[in-house]
Amino acid sequence: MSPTDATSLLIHLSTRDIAILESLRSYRLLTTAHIRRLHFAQGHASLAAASGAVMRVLTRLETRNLVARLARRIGGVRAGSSGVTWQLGATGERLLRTMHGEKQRRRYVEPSPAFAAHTLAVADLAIGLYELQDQAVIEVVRVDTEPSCWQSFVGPHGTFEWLKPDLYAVTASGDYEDHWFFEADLATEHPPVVVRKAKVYQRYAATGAHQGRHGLFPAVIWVVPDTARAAAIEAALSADTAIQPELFRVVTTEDFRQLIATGGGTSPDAEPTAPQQTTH
DNA sequence: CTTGTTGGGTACAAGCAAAC
DNA sequence: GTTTGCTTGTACCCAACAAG
Repeated sequence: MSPTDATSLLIHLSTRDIAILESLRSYRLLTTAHIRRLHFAQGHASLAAASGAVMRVLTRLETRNLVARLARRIGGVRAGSSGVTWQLGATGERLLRTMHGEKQRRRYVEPSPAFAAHTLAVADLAIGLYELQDQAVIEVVRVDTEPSCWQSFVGPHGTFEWLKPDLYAVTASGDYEDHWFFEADLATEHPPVVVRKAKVYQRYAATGAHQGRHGLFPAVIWVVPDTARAAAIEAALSADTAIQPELFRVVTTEDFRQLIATGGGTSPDAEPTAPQQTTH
């Protein structure tokens, strides 16, 4: 895409259009509902009105090849007609690449259902954070998606390693900042794989690199679909004597918001007070 | 003024799942 | 198996706005 193409395109795009494209760049895949929650949450008379608006905008962007819908429906999570999953279209990818001054083309091919489901689960966590911010429960200081949240480090035996969290976030409530690594678990991985990943977190924590930069090590949160899966992961972690249990927390998607709201992402020694009982 | 584009609101159909 | 409830997507209406 030449710069003139990009600018002629930009004239026809609102700041909200650009914001939608940027979201798709960050999260790779988003459902229509995700985009509504992110960009059509305010200023609409009803949920139905917002839903209509977001579909109109997305279909308009689709005709310009800025966004594209996945052929495969990712369903089963909610009742209702199966939703559309969106990703950047070829033109949208070129436009954002030009805007960000990048040379490397990112390919947006049809992902596998398993990859798509996981990607959407990660996006759901991040959007949940922003919604808590809208409700004035917390303040979102920072959200890093893949691959910018990846951390390289040198392990105990001099080996070069990558820590690849699904999401890194810093939130604030009151005077306290909470730092988080999130793993969106869909109960597709065997517990030993989870334990192995937990040990990567431990090796990264042992380098002290993150603590040196931020003064604390983030809480590592596995967000799982149900209590049975939570029990399975907790059992696998506690069964391994090499695991430091204080680094890790396992919550269901249902309890995710409560955990974020009450905090706990601070390192253990920075935890200011005992959790307070709050009623709603 | 006419026309086309964009986006908001509402009604309704389609589709799924839990409840009956 | 049927009903009920919920959610999503589409069709149609309207208003605001810009370009010609």
